[in-house]
Amino acid sequence: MNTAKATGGASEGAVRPLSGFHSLTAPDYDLDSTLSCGQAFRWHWIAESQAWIGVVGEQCVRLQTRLDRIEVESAPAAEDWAWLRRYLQTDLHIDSVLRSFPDDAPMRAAVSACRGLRLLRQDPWECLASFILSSTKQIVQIRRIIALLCERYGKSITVPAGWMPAHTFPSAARLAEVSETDLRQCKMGFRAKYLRGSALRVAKGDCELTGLGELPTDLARVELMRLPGVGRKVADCVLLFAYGRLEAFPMDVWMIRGLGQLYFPRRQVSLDRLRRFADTHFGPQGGFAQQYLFHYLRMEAKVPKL
DNA sequence: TACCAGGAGAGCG
DNA sequence: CGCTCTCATGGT
Repeated sequence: MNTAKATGGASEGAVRPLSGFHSLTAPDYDLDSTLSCGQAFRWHWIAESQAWIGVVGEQCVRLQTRLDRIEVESAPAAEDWAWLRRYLQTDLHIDSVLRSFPDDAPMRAAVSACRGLRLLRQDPWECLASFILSSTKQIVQIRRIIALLCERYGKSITVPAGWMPAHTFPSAARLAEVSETDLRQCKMGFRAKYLRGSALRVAKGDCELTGLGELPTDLARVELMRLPGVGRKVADCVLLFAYGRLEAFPMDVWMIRGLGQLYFPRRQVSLDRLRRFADTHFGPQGGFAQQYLFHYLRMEAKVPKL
């Protein structure tokens, strides 16, 4: 199971980095859509090896799709792999989710564009910080900001030879001790004040991210929105991508335009009305439908793949 | 050049 | 409450 092997070149007396291999059962799983759809910002597509490389917690992970499985190499080697199955949500059967979607033309088009897309289960702090940094930024820029942040303030991960240098996502406590000026050097602009403010409060225990998992969605949303830089949309992203609250339906510019275009082609609909439409129309797993629509809209717009 | 980007918050009437 | 403006920075 945890077949660890030494990788890396025959270099001078340095300790050889160990990586572990594993294989996950993942039927009807669209890894490409899942990792490129804009819910997580740290995955890189390596064309030469046809693989995705990213960081999950303290592990640097390389993923490849083979038939109905996902082949994994992880550094350092892992004892068990429950953390990765949880992150990728490979045990979730997508059929019942897809069946819960409304049977209309836009939804059918979205599902056929990325059938097998999963919602990840991300670390709450990383997800929260990432979406604080996302406001009025294009996804390519968000990725760049987060890469700089991790490079400068995350912990270095020892990886096999030939892999890109990898870093963990910096903790709230770590970022709380970074000045706003230094944060701005990561190209995040006015978001630096928000990120620092939220890091301070999370590090102080003023907002218990772990405890939010115990609260009903409405109360958890209220708590998240008490943090600086966290409004309704960012809170919903965190609820959906980190806490698995499938009823959360993030309303961003893509969805406002897309829902208007797809469902109300010839009249102007207010944001509040659009939100109520989404709540009733897409059902208790509306967040899943939202991500399918979001990815579908971005693909239609020919947004460059990562 | 002008406009926009997975928004939020403050300042208005 | 609902509207408008600003906030950095980079891409098209």
